[in-house]
Amino acid sequence: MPYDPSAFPPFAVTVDLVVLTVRRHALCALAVRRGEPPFQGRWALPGGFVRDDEDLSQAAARELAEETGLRAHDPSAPAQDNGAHLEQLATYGDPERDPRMRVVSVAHLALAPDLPAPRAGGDASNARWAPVEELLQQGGYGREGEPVAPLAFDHARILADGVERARSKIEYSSLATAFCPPEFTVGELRRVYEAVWGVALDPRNFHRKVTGTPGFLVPTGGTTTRQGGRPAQLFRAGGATLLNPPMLRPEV
Amino acid sequence: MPYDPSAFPPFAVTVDLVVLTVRRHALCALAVRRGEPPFQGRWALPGGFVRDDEDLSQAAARELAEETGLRAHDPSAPAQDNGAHLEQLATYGDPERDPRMRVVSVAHLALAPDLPAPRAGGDASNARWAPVEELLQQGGYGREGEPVAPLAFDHARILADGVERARSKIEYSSLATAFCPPEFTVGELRRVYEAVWGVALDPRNFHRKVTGTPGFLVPTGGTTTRQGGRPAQLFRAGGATLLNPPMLRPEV
DNA sequence: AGTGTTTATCGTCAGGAAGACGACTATGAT
DNA sequence: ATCATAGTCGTCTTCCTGACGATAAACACT
Repeated sequence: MPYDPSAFPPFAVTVDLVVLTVRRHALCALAVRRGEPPFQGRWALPGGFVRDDEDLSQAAARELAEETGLRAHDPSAPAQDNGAHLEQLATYGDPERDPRMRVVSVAHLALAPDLPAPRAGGDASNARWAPVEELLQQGGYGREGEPVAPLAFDHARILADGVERARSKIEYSSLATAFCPPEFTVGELRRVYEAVWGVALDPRNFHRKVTGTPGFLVPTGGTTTRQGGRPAQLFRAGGATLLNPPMLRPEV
Repeated sequence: MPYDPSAFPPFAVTVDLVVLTVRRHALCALAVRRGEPPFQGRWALPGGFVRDDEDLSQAAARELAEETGLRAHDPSAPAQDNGAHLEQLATYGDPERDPRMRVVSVAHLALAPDLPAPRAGGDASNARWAPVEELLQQGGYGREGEPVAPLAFDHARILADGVERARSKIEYSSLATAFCPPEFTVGELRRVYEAVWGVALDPRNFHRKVTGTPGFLVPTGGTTTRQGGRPAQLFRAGGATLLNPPMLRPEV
């Protein structure tokens, strides 16, 4: 194939973000309301065009900062600095996915601790944290009984892929700590697993597992009683990124 | 961001293929020689532009067929039809990755049984199966002592990512059977794991593991003595795609 | 002060899976 | 006949998990 600029079709390239967090025991994703057609007024994943001089991960980090104020956590950075975990998820390029033109979207997955209200260009009503369950039930009804339109474009598919990635990745990595503040208790970490997987875990076995895995958790010395009950030890995420043997997700 | 065709920069979108197979106890990848600048004469991964009306996976399947004659294995197809396994790997979009223009490449990973010689536009000298170890040792020397130039573009990085994906994925899935012919023995499957991981596995424990995992292997009734020694039972890949518990990769 | 509730943490026990390795079987090669 | 090669079946120990009892330390009541 000789080099000929007219020999290939031009594409628009965007990044879309699946930003997940755990709020009130539920796995939630960031959704923004579309201000213009197509899908005007519908909820969608945050995202935008990749600029001319940007790498894909830079574009994703920029969009994440614009939508949430979060700094992306550079994978090569030393320790937890309250930045969000950010990784590439997958790329979606169906010719019909955007009715306006040919758009290829490189989806990224971000995991963040529970945050205050989101902001989308300063307008709070155009951005929200919604339980992924609610966003994924296409054409169903929300908690107040109001009808819920499915996400714009192929964003339901992207969100589902991102959720599945997060669910499987916390099995064999220490990624669940990305949902936690810099210091957290074993119980808080367990509630992250329970929210992401949607199951109940035995507190005693969970405690044995995470405290017994070298490099997973580092005690900070402090204790807290945030959750009521006996004070719990505080931990930071340890350096280990891979969990071996993995945390087992209970059968359905 | 209002819709304005001049508001976003145009990109070229390509697919690149990491095609892996196991030959003579070594994990090998398909490499093609570049016929024109940049990197003229250097080895590269096969790939090409995505067409205007094609999905990304269609483009990858088309390139795979053009380079190897393999049909891609439709994930929804019933059983092993000697087609190759094909899945999306990751997307690479560094602004500097192609000196000619802004190119975003959606890399795919293909796993195939051992094949006859490759063909690249009918010219055998411009395509070959090379051990991944050899392709990845940047600026080293090949088996005959000749100097080896690193792969073109960022293809060494892409190949490394593909190899790592394959290595980790055969742990918890039945994907290793994609390297095998339709009927194979337990020993042949073990040699696949050994080649991909670069380790020796205990034949007895391996046999117990794979034959004891329900749905992984289905005996066909036949036996063979391809490898010398006592005749071995022949198996097909069973319907199970997930291995639970996984096959454990030995420590380094 | 006592009682109940909540959460954290330690311990025990049985079952399952994996690593190490012995033993036996069925071929072809010498 | 003997050896080398590969496949297959067992055994034993060790590690990990799931199930669950028990204790500890806080708070909210009465």
